[in-house]
Amino acid sequence: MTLHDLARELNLSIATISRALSRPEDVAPLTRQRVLAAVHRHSYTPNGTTRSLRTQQTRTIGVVVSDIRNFFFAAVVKAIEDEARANGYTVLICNADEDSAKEEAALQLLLDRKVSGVINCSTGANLDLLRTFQKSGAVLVDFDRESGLNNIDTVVVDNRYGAELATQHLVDLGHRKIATVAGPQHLSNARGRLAGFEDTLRKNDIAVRKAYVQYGNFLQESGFRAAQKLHSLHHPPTALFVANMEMAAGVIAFVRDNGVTIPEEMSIVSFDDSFWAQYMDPPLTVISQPMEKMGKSTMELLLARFRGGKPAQTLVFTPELIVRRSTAPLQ
Amino acid sequence: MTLHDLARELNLSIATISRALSRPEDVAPLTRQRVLAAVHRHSYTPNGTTRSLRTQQTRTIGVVVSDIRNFFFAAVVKAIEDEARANGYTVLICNADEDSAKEEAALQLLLDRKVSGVINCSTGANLDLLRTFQKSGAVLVDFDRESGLNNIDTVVVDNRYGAELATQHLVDLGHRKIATVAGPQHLSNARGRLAGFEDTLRKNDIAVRKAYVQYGNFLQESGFRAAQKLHSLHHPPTALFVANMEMAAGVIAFVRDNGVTIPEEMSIVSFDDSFWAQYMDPPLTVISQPMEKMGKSTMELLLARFRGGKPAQTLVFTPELIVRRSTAPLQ
DNA sequence: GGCTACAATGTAAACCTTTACATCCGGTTA
DNA sequence: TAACCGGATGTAAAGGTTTACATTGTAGCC
Repeated sequence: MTLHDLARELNLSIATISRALSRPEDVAPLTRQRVLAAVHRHSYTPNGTTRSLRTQQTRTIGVVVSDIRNFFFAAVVKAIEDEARANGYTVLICNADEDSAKEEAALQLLLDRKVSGVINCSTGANLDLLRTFQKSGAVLVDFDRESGLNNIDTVVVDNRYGAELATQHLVDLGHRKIATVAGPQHLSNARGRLAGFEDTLRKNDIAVRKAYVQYGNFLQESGFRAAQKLHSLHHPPTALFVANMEMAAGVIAFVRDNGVTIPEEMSIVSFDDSFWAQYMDPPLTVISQPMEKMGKSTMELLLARFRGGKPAQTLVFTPELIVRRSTAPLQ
Repeated sequence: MTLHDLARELNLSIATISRALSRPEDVAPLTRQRVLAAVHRHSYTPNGTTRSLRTQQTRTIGVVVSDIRNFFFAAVVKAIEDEARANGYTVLICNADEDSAKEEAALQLLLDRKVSGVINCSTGANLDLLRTFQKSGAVLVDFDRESGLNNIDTVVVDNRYGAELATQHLVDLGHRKIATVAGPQHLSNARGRLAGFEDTLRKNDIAVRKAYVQYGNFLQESGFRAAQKLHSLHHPPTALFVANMEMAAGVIAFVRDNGVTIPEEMSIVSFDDSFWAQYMDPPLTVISQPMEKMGKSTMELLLARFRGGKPAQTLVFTPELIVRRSTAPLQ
């Protein structure tokens, strides 16, 4: 069922049908009624694909995240989608699995689809492709991590400050032997978190021991391995700042298997607050990001850009320390 | 940059350019080279929107879930997306929030977009709209719950069996005072889980007490309230089967606040296995669904249907009991 | 009554691709 | 040499909308 079919049936031109649907005021009330009735009768829906072709805008935005199963991304994407839908936009979600090849494929797909905008949690690679995007007229937003492009809209949390909050909390509890499981250093957020950690130690006149800085890939298993290494140290740390929740889960898995008690023998604070953190054993002290607000703001930023004007801006959100039971004073 | 622009630049017709890209064999090698060079030079990408219009297929499939933040859906969607992408399809994800109005809006959007297929976690409403979909030629799959349409592809877990597994496990541990927090009964999966629970009790000659059947809405807070009610009973249950993880979280929140110990005073088994269940306090005994396999199979089913033939089929997956530490013998 | 003005509707082009069919041309075959 | 063939390319239509512009008809005005 197309405009054509309706036009023939009602003995009107396709233009009138189209107008009856999109500009009610431009059409005689009676005509409008007839059109609406027919539309309903045949449950006609305009072909969005064709409309996009004609109007030269898809009203679609692409979101590239590393893994939607990660609660942080799920929550953000949910917020983005809600805001997008409320404004007549559709979102296309792609998982890049922290893999630059998959990210490239995802971006290529979004390019094909001629999306109006892209929210990208960049791996830091694919700069050329991102530039192509910008040239194509799509609005690009760096989310959570910086791609390295300059003069680009960016929405991030203050990673450094979050890490400071976490580390200072451990220091305040009397810990000196404080380690970290850092994220992959090619990601800007991981770098920020590590920098905040090291800064805070130095500010408190605590030396940053190399062995106390373990690197993971933001995935659970790497947290497990990092905990293993730290545990085998001659002087194992008494406190630990983990750069994200998944790795924190890995740490906890190891620690539990090896009879280390939290927080008595080891305090743990993690970046990211999953819905589940409060139900964990023990409930996890975390650095929480305002996920809903970040998602919503990102979409608002995008919408503002579609309306035009305004130079690129950077939104930095402030994370928050939520103290639960995985951290305690040094015994 | 369009085919036209390239054609003019290379002094070829748009047909040749198009062919050079999509049917390399139909074009002289040299010509092909020239085209590819130009394409690369301008980083031209064919307009997928237009292609869809012309070929009359969007190669897009829509997925309507209740909430992507729910780990079960996130995991399933991830699997679907991976499989879809591997086959040149794109997925559009919509959150319906277990709300039939939002579901309707989502379906309408997918209808507009002329998606090739829809994977729907139905609220049970919007039957008419779903029928419209079928008429439109899109392939429809019921996922996780049955919409009520007949002769439709369906992918579900054996809810009844899962509930039996859970309940029998509790019976085997010596419990007699066994309650359940059931899901909303307009959803087929919730009905199956309740039926399995009641059947198993009867099979074991345990009467099903009305007060021991509490109803929730699959969200955390309703689990909290249900636990509250059960706790206030003259004879509180010693064991509890919760119909999904989110409600289980609510139960645990209540139980912990009120000093009930798990599993000593109350054993808990929940449907769904989130990544976090093993890290919970205590690690949760669950009925686990093969999420990846379900997602992948659903997409495969869809792809098979696109290739044509085959009548609608129903895939029933078998869930599994994973015993952790939230269940223990009756003291 | 004849004119303007405006409301309602119609006409047709454009958006960009794919593809059936037509054309052209050099080479092979009888 | 005529006829044919096949490879390479071109022509043009189609897909379903939106929208600028054209047309029609009618009410209002002097």
